[in-house]
Amino acid sequence: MREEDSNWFAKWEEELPSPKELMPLSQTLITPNLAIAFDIQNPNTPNPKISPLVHTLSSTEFESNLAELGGMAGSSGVGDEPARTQKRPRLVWTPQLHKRFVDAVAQLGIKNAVPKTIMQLMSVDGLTHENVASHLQKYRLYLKRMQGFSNSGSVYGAGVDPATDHLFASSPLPAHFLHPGRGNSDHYMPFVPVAAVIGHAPQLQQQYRHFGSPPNRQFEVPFLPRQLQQPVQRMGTSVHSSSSVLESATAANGKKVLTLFPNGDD
DNA sequence: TATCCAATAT
DNA sequence: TATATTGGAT
Repeated sequence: MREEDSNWFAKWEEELPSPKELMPLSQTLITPNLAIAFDIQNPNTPNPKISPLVHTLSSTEFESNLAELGGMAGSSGVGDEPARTQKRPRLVWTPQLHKRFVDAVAQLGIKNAVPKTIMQLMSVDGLTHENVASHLQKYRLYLKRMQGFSNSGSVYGAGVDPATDHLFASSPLPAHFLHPGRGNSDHYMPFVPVAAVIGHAPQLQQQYRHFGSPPNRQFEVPFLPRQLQQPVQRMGTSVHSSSSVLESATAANGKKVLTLFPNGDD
């Protein structure tokens, strides 16, 4: 019964397609004209020199992928609309993507964790400043609620709604969690267990399998944060690869969504 | 200009 | 519901 409670994380993690698996799919979906039509590239990405440790797609290749997505969004009836006015599909914050986000925040420290720097550190192509800003806003609210009762993983779900926090709860909290300026002395705790999420609504059945609905009981995150890297690695040394694979999907609604898969291993 | 934050829209 | 967008404030 409760085995699945402790396995849900591992389950969806296994289900996540690897970038390599997705690559051919994305490429198949691309039409060259759309690739040309959509020319968006992060204009203010300072182009960190990253050794392609994990090479999944060349930058040219996923520029094409991005192009396709933009093009498809307007392809129904809007044949000649300039790319800049086209709406991008909504970004889906997969647990992997969110984890990279959290990693970036953790490395930067609360102080420096602003959308611009986070976006740079994440180095996920296709991510926009607004994507990050919006997510960061939500994430901060989440952290704020968590801090109220941060310790044991079995407290009442005072501020946490399992129905809305499953994504955030799926990723370890940044070690410094809350400790803004403080001389910037990098006092990082060894690790911080994610405060448990407690549910009270028995019916958390969602259609989002990847997020995994947290059990309606108190549960503890079934893994230990193992990503404690050297505190505050400055950008430029060992950043994540900037590659990412993305996939466009169509929800039941007919709405397009954009899913970015950072290629780092998690 | 970039950011924050709340409200609102999709 | 999750994410995007907007607008006012700093």
